Amino acid sequence: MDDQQRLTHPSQAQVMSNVMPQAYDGSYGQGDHSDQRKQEIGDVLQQIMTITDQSLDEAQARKHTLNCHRMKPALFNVLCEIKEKTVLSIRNTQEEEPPDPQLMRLDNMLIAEGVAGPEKGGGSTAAASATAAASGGQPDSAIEHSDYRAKLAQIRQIYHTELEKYEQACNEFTTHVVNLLREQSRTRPIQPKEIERMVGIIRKKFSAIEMQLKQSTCEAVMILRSRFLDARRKRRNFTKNATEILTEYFYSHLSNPYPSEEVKEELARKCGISVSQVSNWFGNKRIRYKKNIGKAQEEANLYAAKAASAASSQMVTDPSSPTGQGGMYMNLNGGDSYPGGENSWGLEDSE
DNA sequence: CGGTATGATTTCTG
DNA sequence: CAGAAATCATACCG
Repeated sequence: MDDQQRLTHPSQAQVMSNVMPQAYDGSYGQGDHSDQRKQEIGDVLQQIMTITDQSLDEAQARKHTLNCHRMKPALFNVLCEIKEKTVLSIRNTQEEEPPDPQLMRLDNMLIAEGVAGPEKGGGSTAAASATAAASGGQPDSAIEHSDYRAKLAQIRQIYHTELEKYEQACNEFTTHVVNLLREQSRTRPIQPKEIERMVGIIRKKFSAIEMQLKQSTCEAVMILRSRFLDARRKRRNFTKNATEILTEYFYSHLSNPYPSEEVKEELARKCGISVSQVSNWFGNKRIRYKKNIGKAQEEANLYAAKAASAASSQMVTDPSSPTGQGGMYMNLNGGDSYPGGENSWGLEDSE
């Protein structure tokens, strides 16, 4: 790809000298006049070669003179002719190579992670977590979510800034080269198609940078993600109050400790944990209660007493009682019973 | 530090 | 897919 090399270093002198092969002398000169022609061409070349040594104004003037030179059209035609002969091989290099699969993979991932693509979910955390719960995606731990999302937004912003910079640079450079080629097309034969091809080549070169940007963005997201997952795996005990609420519900619905979705949501909200955490908790609680009912009996009795006192104090309307929030669920999920009557939760809900 | 409690995950089942 | 059961991994506490 000699052509490409020339174009990426578009010094006019170089360009011209490369376009004028040695084969000139002889082949194109018309017999007797060949020596004279050679001389003139040599002069022209000499002028071209020294063009970079001159000041800009001077160069412009020279260029103008050159363009107006009486030999210019002839020279141009010759160049065209040569080009016609040599360029044939380039003709059908139009192969439409498919988009890079690697790049596509990166793109897909960035979109999936919400870094690229449309701005996702407006600020409403409630709505977001609600959708997450509804769509049943990964277990949502809403508390850590905000941190994660903030970091993701940061990455997103950096990514977009860089992408913009990249695009700008690419466009600038492309425009520059195109202008240069247009300019040069007055002195050497350049077809629009070739300019197009050049633009394609530049784009391809630049896309390597783009790829790198996307790659590192992906890496950053992955690191963030793994850290987030690690953090998620790190267990934090629920607050005393949350455990209290859950346990209280569990023992006051011992005959059927399977809270409905609504109740789970309610409990989750009250305890400041997610719905899936509530589900986990009840899953764990049921299995561990069943494992040794004997031991759990104490706890059960404790909570039975508590429930009783709560109920009685509710009669006297004492809202300051910390466990005075039991009644709310009764409407949603009836069938509460007393811990004394252990049953196998298997089939019947003793009503 | 070791043992237990406990939240999360995995595997299995109906 | 919800729940049971087993298991993992960490927090917590004496």
